[in-house]
Amino acid sequence: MTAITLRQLRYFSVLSKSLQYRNAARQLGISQPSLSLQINALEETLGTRLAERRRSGLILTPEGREVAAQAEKILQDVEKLYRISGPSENRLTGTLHLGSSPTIGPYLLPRVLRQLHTAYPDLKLVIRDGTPREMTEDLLAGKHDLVLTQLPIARDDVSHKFLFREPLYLAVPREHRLAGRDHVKKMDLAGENLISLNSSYMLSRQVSELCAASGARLRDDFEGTSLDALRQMVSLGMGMTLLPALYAGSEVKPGEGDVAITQMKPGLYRQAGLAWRRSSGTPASFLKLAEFIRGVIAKEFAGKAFL
Amino acid sequence: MTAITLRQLRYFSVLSKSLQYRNAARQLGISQPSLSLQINALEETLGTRLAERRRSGLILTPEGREVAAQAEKILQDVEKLYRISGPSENRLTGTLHLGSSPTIGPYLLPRVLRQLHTAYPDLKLVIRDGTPREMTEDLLAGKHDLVLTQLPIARDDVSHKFLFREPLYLAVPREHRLAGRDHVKKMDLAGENLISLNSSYMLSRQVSELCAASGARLRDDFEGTSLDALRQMVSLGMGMTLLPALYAGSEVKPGEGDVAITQMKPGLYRQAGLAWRRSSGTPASFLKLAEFIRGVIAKEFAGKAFL
DNA sequence: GTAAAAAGATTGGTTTTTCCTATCCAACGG
DNA sequence: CCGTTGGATAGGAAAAACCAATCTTTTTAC
Repeated sequence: MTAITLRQLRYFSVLSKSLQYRNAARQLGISQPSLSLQINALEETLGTRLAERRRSGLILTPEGREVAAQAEKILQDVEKLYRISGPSENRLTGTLHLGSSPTIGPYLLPRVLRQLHTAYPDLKLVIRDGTPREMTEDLLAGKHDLVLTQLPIARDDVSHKFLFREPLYLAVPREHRLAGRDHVKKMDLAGENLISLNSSYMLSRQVSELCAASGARLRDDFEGTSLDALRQMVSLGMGMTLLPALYAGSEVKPGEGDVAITQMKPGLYRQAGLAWRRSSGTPASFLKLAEFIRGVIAKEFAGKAFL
Repeated sequence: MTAITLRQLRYFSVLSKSLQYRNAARQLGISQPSLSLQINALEETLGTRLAERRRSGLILTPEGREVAAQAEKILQDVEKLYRISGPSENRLTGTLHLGSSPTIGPYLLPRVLRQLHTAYPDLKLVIRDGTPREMTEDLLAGKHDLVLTQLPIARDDVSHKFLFREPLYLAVPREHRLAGRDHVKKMDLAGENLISLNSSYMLSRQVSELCAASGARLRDDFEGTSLDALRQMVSLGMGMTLLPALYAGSEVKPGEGDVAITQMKPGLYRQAGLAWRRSSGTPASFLKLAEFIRGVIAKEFAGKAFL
């Protein structure tokens, strides 16, 4: 048994409106016999007569009416297929799966999403958190289309676009001797305790390096799993740590709470970017999204992050 | 530019689930190269890559995910096409356009429709009234699939199925000398006035014939356009007329109102049937519907109409 | 009533599409 | 480093779609 084809549905759709073979065939740019054969094949496949052939116009059978209606619906849905990728060069549409680092996403994405929704209502982002290590795996495995993560990325099967550079501030307990200082130099940290996230976060490596360079001690009896947990530990006097500017700006009020924020001199920074599989090419939509995020940062995080 | 085909969508649908060419090709019962070519053609047509080919499984692009979802929808809708005529030999489904005579339909169809809806919930009847003359035209023009009308039908391009035979009763003003009589013979009508519907109704011909046979006078200064109008005229004393049993049974209460109903002896009858274009064949659904109507009559109009 | 016109069905042969087998090439695993 | 795996490519055969020409029947015109 031969299957239905879209060609048959297209032909029958036109025929059901024109109600005349020759006319319909002309509209379709084919010969009348071709049309006849296709309609016959469709009837054969469905096992029903779709129209009564009469010299003066066709009459659709009840089944023919239903088939025509259903065919119409199908053809419209097929038309939508063409539009899925159609004007997407210029517009952001569809659904993107975005992996997000827990140290960046929660403090950046809320504002991005709000503006994104008004600017590109047809774009839907599915966001999933994960440690940077997991995220790279999941990106390569196809669970994400792109990930928002800290740079640099040391893999050659992943492409990326730089988004922003963000200062890292020193967070100390409020009653600590360094609290309230205008700025802190590395050597000021000699002998102090530093705590950090667990090692799958890049931030932890920067804390380690700071320890090595300054003579501070890295407490290995505790590793936070979130920036909030880290801040709590600092406030409890377990030690000091580095907190990203975006986080500090949104979660630590100057002069309030048990944690004081101080700039480092010279400054420490981290970089964030948008990354994707090299094998996915470099879809225009990815660059477009990156550009949009940079726009949001420029407007909403002026002074806290640098493009 | 080549068009999308259902074949391509079917293939891509399976591929998007299996995420492996060889596997998908085996499921589809085709060779792997055939699958490759069809998918390539689809990508070419849409102008987008739908999947990243990697040795370890495919990864759908965002567009690929959308196309897969839309294809799924389309394929399901196509499946419905097969079902339109599928089990319809056994079942009544879809939409039938039924033309109905104003002297039969309103008094028969309400009960038929109620039972029809419970017995065949998937059948929809679109009912349009019209004079018998119009109806035959509209039937042949394709505006109706079938018509409920009085028999006989004198056209060889129309087939029909007999439904029931229905007595015609004499309706006289209540104060008339014939009111209350057990039965009336033709000769009793000599010299009386008879009124009838306009001539496009078959009932009018039977009134004419009764006049000719009995010596009654046909008043040509009035022609009703509905049975209700006719009854009103009788009650106003304009004359007497013939009313079908189904109408009389539903609209004229014995002993009430200004009109009295009397049987004729020997009886007068009319026949009703379901008719359709000969060129539409004789769809099983038509006969099925006719049988169903006869069933309703047997149950609900016992004694008033005869099968 | 008859002839011309119109409209769908049929036929035969050509072009296009689809498919398969065989082969190739890159990535991965041991 | 070599064998295995999985998608891409090439060539030729089978199937499908198409058109021009023709046939048959209905409709229209005179």
